[in-house]
Amino acid sequence: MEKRATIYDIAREAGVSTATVTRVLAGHPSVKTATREKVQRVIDAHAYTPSASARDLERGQTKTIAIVMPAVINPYFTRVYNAAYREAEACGYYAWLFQIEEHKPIPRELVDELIRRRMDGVIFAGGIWSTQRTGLPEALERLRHYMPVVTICPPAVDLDCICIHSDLVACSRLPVRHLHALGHRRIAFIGGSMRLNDPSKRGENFLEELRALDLPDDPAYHVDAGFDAESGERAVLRMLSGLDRRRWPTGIIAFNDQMALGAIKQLKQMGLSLPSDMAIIGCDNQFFCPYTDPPLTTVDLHPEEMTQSAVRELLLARDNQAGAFSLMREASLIVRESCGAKLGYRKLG
Amino acid sequence: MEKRATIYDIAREAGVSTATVTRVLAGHPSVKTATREKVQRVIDAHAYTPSASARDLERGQTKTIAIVMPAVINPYFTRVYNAAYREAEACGYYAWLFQIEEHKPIPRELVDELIRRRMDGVIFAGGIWSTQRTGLPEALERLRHYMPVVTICPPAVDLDCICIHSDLVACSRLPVRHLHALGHRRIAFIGGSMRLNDPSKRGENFLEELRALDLPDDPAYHVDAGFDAESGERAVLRMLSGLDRRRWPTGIIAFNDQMALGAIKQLKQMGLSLPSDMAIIGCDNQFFCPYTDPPLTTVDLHPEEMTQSAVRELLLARDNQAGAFSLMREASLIVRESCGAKLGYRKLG
DNA sequence: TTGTACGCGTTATCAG
DNA sequence: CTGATAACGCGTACAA
Repeated sequence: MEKRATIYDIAREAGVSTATVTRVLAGHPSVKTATREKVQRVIDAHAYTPSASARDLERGQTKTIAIVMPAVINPYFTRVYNAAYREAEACGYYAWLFQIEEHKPIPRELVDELIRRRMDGVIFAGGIWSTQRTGLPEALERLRHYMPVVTICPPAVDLDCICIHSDLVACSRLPVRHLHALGHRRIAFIGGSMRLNDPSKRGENFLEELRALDLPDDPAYHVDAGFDAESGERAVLRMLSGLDRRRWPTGIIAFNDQMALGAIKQLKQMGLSLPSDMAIIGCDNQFFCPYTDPPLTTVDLHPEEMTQSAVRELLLARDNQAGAFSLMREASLIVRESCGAKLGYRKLG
Repeated sequence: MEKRATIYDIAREAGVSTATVTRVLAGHPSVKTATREKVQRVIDAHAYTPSASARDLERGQTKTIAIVMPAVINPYFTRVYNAAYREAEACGYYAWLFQIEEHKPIPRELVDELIRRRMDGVIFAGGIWSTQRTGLPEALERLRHYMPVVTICPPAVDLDCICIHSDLVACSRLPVRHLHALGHRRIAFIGGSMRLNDPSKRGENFLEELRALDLPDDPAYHVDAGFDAESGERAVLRMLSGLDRRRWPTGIIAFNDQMALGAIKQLKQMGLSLPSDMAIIGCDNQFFCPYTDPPLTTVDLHPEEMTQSAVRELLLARDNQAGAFSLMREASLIVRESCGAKLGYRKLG
């Protein structure tokens, strides 16, 4: 932790002015080769590395974008950050992850920090829309005065910022249709919130889809729950134990793969064999999906691509002063064996 | 993106000097109440937020620590970052995640960036020790001139920095003894590298343990592999298909839980039933362990606690100028059902 | 091709 | 209690 050399030290020792050092650092062509080499030698000798604070202060930008996400174990977030980091790097920026707690208001302190740090942009992603998350519009509005804002989430609320989101209708339609095509008629949905103020509207869309197919939308087939495996376990237990066996659904769609994981465990514990007694579909196409037993059919929302777009649009917005708009990414059904599709099962009743 | 107000603007508009504005901002007591209120009003009116670049430049510190880790999907890293972020925040710092590629040299550019950004410290974690990762000692050495460095990894190489690590001997001993106590005699290990230059020495320690127990350390029971589920699948296939059925191991220890995931799939695909035909133990106690079939017995290395210590020691080292030392965290065996322990199985052969 | 001098936005030190 | 003013380290006009 010795005293770091400054540009003055380098200039003095090389017998030039600081301006020349800057030029050498920037690879500016108009420096005599002899001078350049002399300066470079001194730079190397001290392993001189210019201060970003000073540079940022002078330039008025930090070449850094912030990613704000709930601090959860869900690998989905890891994927988003990875993608953001890579894409930012490819564009000459750095990405910085800031974490918020689930279902809590956006901390005023965090917003202040993003502004203090003079981030060149900020991406909000993940379950930022929970109804308990008060103050989000205000936070984004405040931030927008200082930097472009992009969200990766359902465009439920009018936020006057760029919004990248999945095709959530397809996200419900795909699995429902898949089960329907395989002959399933009693289909259940577990997870997330079925209440109307769930901004992802997964529950609503699910019901919509059932009606479009003339399937029963029995309220007993919809269980509100959390987002983790344990919630999946509990949701299945609650649903099935409250239902006469003859009215059991033959297929379950889970809010995400973690919930499906819990559901599978609970179903097996109840003596069902999968997929013959019960089909199940998750969402997110997590790394463990091929390794559940049976391998889990799921929906891929392509978070990496959405994130990549988010970073690009963010950086573009810096220059273009573009207004608010939204971009939708299609979803894909990844068929494995948890619905029997690959095994040739076909429900008939 | 309007022009941001500076401390000059606030001072001028409030009719005071910048020094007074600073004092108000810092909550300094020696400001007349009337003045304070007047200044505060102007601050609020502009939503004035001081620039971190300027503050950092002046103070000579950033109140930020860096975490450098491989960019992998392994949830282990998420847990480390979460823990680091929280602990840093609790200490009045921010944490910033920088990603490196697996099995590649530490990029010179990254080291430069950490120095440029004047990080107040840096933590290296994860699989940073792979033998292909050249230049690590040099990178750390260079960084050490500018900031304290802590690594969370095996203390294999003399690095002259603080090193937090797991009890890797126990990490091999625990699962081997567990299987041994359950009657297993032919025990295999898959994953990581069995070569001597694997700094985690998991392979070596495994062999050591077998010998201590007078168990056969047949080379066929040791399969080098990667670190993901697919590697686990392949490793099992390779091992068993090369072995006469009578010589098959009765228990497998995997380098981590992801590999165990793959191993379980492969074993089932070969028609074995678990845990009666084969016991299996993972490592890391990931969120999915209770949800494999059967639930996976594993080793918990307590990464959150190690990370917490890492952050604390890092911050302490800033003040104390403390020399290099290392801290070891004990490991714990988490017994579930993948070895039959809870089901009362007991191998006798 | 190179050097001088100022501004970037803060905090800290000293006077007053 | 408050105000000048000097750093902090770097880029960049502008001048030479």
